[in-house]
Amino acid sequence: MATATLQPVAHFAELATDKRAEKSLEAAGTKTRILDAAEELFMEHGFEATSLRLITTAAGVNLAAVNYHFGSKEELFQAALTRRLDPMNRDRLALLTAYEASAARPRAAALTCEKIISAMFIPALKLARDHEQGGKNFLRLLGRAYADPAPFIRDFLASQYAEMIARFRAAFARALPHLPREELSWRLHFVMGSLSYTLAGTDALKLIAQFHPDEVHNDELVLKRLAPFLAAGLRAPVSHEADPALWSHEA
Amino acid sequence: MATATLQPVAHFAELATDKRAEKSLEAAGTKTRILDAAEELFMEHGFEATSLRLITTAAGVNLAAVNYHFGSKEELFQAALTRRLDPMNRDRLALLTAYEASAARPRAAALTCEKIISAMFIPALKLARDHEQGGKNFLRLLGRAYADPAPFIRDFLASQYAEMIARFRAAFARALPHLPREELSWRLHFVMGSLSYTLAGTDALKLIAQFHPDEVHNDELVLKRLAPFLAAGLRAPVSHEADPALWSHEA
DNA sequence: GCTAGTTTCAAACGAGCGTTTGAAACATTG
DNA sequence: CAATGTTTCAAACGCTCGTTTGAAACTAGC
Repeated sequence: MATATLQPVAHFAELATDKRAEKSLEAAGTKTRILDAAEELFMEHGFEATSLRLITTAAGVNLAAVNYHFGSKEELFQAALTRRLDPMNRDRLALLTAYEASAARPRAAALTCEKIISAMFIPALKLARDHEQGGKNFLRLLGRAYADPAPFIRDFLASQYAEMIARFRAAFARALPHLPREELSWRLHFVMGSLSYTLAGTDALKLIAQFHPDEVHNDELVLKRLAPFLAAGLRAPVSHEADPALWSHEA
Repeated sequence: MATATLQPVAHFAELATDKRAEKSLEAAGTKTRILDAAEELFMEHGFEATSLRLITTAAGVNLAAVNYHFGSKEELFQAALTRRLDPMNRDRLALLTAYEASAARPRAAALTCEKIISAMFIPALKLARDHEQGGKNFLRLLGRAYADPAPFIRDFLASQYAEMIARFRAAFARALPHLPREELSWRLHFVMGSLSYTLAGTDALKLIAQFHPDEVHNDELVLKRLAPFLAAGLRAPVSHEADPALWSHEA
């Protein structure tokens, strides 16, 4: 009862903020500071292990500000994801559309796997570079969210990604016409696995440090190696029958 | 102070259990019931979101039993992982050794990537089949643990996997003699990514249900598709220079 | 300068957490 | 059967969590 009566206050406040936009810079400042801190801390500790007190302290705002501006911890998490995910996926679709348009020209070559993969990765790369301090944090947050079992996270990501995945699946299907749709579904799944694990992993940073200790942040290096790996996997011949060597328990 | 004085009690109890082994079946029953419940619930909700009260209730034991038998929640988590991880990695190493021995015979062919991959996957498959109700739960738990940021989980996994990874890296290096070590490190990383994501993913189950709604549990199907995908990626040619198509922002 | 709306703040709420305690129940051994 | 060691149990501990509250501090418009 008390829960229902107070919720509209925050909602009303958000609408007003949207309307006057630039006027309430103080509020936007608070909201942004919360989002920045949340992005960083969620990335570092995960959703469950990150408390609102940790976030608000890091952001230098009052504890109640989260519930006032976002409604709940879950909504804050979704807001932190949406803020960067929305533009990134829009960029991905736009880039794919541009590639497809130029592949459709009279004597142009068909779209390759590498090109499609690059349409997925370049916007992610751009994101990592644009917000110099927050971009890479977000990629790690996103990669972690992919593996999170919480239903509200899975549902949120599924809805955010539905359109993008469908478009890219169709593009891959055109680039790999001989590949059965079922096989393509599986391989897209493996691609997303390698991608999300690489983005989320602490291990990726260790690998970079091992071979390039001087360059601290080099996402291009990662993706330049990931893209050929994935493209080769996508183009692998389909095995129509079980490989006996794979299932025999003796050498 | 009070913390230090009481800890030895549980440790002593565990030593006694190890000594008399089969005699204290009641204790083993409690311990096993806790591990079974923990495995299932950790898998479903993750480490942070799973409370000891949830676990002990599901196991039908007293709340204090966890701290008595395992010492802490963290140690329970590690015990749940070790129980299945230890034998699985031992099997992996044994299988690889067997493969290498038969590849070393006078006129035998060298070890292929698929063969090495199969040495990693067959033990995982065997585990999923052996404990019919708990095996697949464990694979999902393991896949999730891979992506968990908690330091005690990462450190634990790193130590558990160190030997296995080193042996398999060496095997892959022999199978791919032209591949630079740095490139191999990256590709092994991608392989572990696809693997762990596939094992952990709820999406994998959805994919299976989509095309094979009648076969509820079919891990062979997953691995039969994953192995060729990964082998092809591992054998992909190395790009010694940046692919311009990948980094130009225009089509 | 008063009023109405918006945002911040310190403080508290109730609930759930991991862990500890000391006694009761059980088992084993001399 | 008494003694000893092991395991269970109900209850509580101290703490942190997400959320709520009501008043104070702002920021307009009249």
